[in-house]
Amino acid sequence: MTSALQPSPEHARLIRKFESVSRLGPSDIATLARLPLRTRSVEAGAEVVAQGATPTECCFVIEGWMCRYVMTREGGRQIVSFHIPGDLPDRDSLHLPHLDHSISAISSARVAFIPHAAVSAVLAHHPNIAVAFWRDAVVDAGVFRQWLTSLGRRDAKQRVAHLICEMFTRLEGLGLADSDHFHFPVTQTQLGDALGLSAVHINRTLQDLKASGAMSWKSSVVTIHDFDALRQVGDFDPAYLELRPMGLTH
Amino acid sequence: MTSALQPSPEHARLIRKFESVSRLGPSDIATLARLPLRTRSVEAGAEVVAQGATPTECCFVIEGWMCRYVMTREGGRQIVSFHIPGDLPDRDSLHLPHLDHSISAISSARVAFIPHAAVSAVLAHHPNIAVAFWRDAVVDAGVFRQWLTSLGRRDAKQRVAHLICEMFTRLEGLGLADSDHFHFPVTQTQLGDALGLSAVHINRTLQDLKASGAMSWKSSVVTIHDFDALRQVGDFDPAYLELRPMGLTH
DNA sequence: CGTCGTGTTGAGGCTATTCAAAGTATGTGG
DNA sequence: CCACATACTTTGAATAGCCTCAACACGACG
Repeated sequence: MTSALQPSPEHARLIRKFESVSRLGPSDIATLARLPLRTRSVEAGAEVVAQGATPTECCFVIEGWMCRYVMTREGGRQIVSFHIPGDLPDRDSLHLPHLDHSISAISSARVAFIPHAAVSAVLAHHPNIAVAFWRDAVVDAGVFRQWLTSLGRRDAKQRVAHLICEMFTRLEGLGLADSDHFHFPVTQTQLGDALGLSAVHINRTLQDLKASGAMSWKSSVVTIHDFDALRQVGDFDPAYLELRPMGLTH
Repeated sequence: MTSALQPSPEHARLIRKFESVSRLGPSDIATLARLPLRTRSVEAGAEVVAQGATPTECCFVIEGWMCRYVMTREGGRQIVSFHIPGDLPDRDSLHLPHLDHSISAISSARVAFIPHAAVSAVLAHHPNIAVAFWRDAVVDAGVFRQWLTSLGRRDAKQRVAHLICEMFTRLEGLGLADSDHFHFPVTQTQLGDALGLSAVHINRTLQDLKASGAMSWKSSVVTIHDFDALRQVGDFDPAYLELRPMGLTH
């Protein structure tokens, strides 16, 4: 079948993502390549799924960066995750009646929507894909734990360094980073909302990190000069990202 | 079959937990009642599963409280979750080669271990249980998001109030809380490790909360005098705990 | 009866915050 | 191509929230 041999670029992104967390067989890949995708372009800052909504589709990132966030009663905003191409920011909506958070585009982005029914059908009949789905969710949980650790027990410099290391490593795992730099379309205000800090303090902390020589950041491009130093500063251990796919069950 | 009609108290706890997140049919319940459990008592503070371990069983809480935590390089400890009877603190170990966190008993506790193979077999053949398993994981993720929001964007008083509300609501959902009070065997130091605060500051914050009249805390028992006030202070909305079980698929 | 874990209180200091303002890109319309 | 608007970054000063250190109180327990 032609579609199995030549998946669309969108499907290829999805397949690549699943292959980064779990091993898939040819029939799994062919199945993923046939998933119905409705693609859409969204501009920077646009809300794609609102808190409280009850989606009937899963959203998946093709291009650009997205984030999930929770608003507090007082208007504070906490970004709880960043999402890069291949990610399924609302994978949980499949098992949750209404979302407890919103999903927005950070940069201008292209996203695809897959009907819940299609996802459920694939999961029910393809155990390897179901395992990949599980592993993706479990890695996400590990990311949450690390973010919690950062917000609870790491200071500003460590938090920023840890996040830079995490995003660089995740992008690398999907083939989306160059050897020493990557596109980071996040404003300092958004960075503050993710790391539980004010934009002002993010700014000073970044200058501090730049002065140390481990990294630089100019017009949305982060360049890593000394990853090991950054790793050290941020207390970063990539183990939780589980970049080695586990074996097939079938 | 007798075991299906009269599940052991341990199995009853597990069944009750799954029923609190998802609807189960009689055959699902009978299946859960037959799961092989190896029970064990652990004393307060004991580590049950160590960071980096590769468990071959899932651990489940029968009695007492447990927690998961991550240590930073500098020796800081971040508690990332509390677990009460019915919870499966290392449910993720089923899909994760090695744990990125440790699991300890907070109070003296009784836990049971279920071999991964037994869990996998049940999930593969009982779609309703698989859905319950998913929903449990998804609710956990919601709890993580709320904790992140607390650590990132709520002050000390709000964090404590939010946690008290959350634990009270979770215990109630499992029938483990009385109308206005519950057993809370967590020290102020542990509370600090969970909320990203020092024990000293937790102490002052608690006094502040007690003075407001919304709650009191004496010898491991928290009494809620005005839940609504506490909910207000902590910006707590129970929606993320998803206490209404969703329907059957079969 | 002393010890250990936990809770309580005080003083001083540091981190990160808020508010305010100015500087710098980037994009837009004339 | 310039003038302007908008968004983002940078800087300074004053302050609040939380931390650390240190000491003491209290109850449980051997």
